[in-house]
Amino acid sequence: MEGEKNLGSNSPAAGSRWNPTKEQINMLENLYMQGLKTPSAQQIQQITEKLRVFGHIEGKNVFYWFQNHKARQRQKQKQENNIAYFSRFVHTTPVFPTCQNVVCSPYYVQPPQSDLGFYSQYPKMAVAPLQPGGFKTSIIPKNKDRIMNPRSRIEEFDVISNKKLSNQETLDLFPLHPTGILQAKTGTINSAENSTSDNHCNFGSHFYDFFESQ
Amino acid sequence: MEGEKNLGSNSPAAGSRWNPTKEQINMLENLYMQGLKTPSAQQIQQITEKLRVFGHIEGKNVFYWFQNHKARQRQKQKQENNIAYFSRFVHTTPVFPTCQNVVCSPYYVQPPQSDLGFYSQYPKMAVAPLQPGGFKTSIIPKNKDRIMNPRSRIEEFDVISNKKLSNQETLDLFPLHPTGILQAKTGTINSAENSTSDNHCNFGSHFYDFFESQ
DNA sequence: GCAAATTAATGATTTATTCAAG
DNA sequence: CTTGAATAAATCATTAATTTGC
Repeated sequence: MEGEKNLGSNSPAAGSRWNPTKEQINMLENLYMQGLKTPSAQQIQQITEKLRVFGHIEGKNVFYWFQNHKARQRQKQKQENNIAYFSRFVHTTPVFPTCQNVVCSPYYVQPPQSDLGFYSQYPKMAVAPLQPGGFKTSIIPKNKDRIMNPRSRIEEFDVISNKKLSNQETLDLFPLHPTGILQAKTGTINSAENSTSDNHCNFGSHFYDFFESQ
Repeated sequence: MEGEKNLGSNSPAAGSRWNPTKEQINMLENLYMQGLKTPSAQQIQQITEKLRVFGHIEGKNVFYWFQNHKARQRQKQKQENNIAYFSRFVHTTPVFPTCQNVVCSPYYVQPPQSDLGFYSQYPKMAVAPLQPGGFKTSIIPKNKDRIMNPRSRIEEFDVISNKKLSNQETLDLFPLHPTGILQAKTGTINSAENSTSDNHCNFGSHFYDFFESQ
């Protein structure tokens, strides 16, 4: 099964850039569609290790993937919103003609029990501004889509002050089942967490931690 | 004698943000002034460990410090450049012998220290609004200080075909002395002055690495 | 069919902006 | 107000698609 398709990404010291396999892309997209937009460092770690069975991959790849994917989904969305907006004048189509690629869950609803720990990132479907005023290039009034997101999570979980983030291990990153099985973590990964200091606190921050293993 | 400062940063689990000591700041600024603008992961590691003797510090602190310092130095510089630019019209040799009827010229050639307050409308020099990328409100034509190559130099030197100059290796970051002497760095960091070729070579991936120790 | 030449996608970096602690 | 921290936007750079002439 795993034999043939590793060509693209498995070149280890190939040098240049990561070339994700279909499976990797698939899983990443699934996670994204399930609401994971900005994974924490721990989450990235877990994802990375899960995806490694499909080929060479590093944490930074996962990190970048989410960054880029989020950004590009956003700009695509913006475009589509503009188009949708103008299309209203052409032929009156419903505001939500087809299921835009917004965020909404794909084909199947995920099993209720898993529900993916993380706060799914608000539905974000703020189409149709209806503002007769002056929009510039984007119809959407403000895409400050990060609004209350970033710091609030810190307070929510408050990782730094007392490493209570341990509860976070409930995030259950992989109820996902794209092709492979990859059952829940079963306490395998959690490599970095048990440590007392847990140092880095994942606090929204990604990367970094690493720098110092203390 | 250092009084209260040290405890500020030494508080390990204090929770919030890093509070650098004077020594730490000092050393960081020295490094910066010596030309180190964007340290690599390894460099950050080294710096961090060196600076730890003065108090609690993590790699991300060093990373952020350089990021912020570079950005804020840049914008300060930008301001100063604007001022310098205007000052050219105020005093010093006129580029245009006779005062054009356009803008300038109050009544007489102004005494050197008269400050002609507001920026009159200097030529404006076409701030190139096309690029969404940079340029905000600066006269300076954009110092893209990293300016690699507009796609053309590549062919010139043909770097791509083979890896990135991985020879980069480790530049011995620390001829620097904790006390602040920092004698010459022996041609590693090489002051970032002139010559575009200089520093941006140190990239070699910042942060990230860590995610996976591979 | 096939490579060279273009173009489109997208991985990887850097820069600008924002938020909030002190 | 200063500045550490974090994220988003812009940009660079490389790989995959694709076109094109043979």
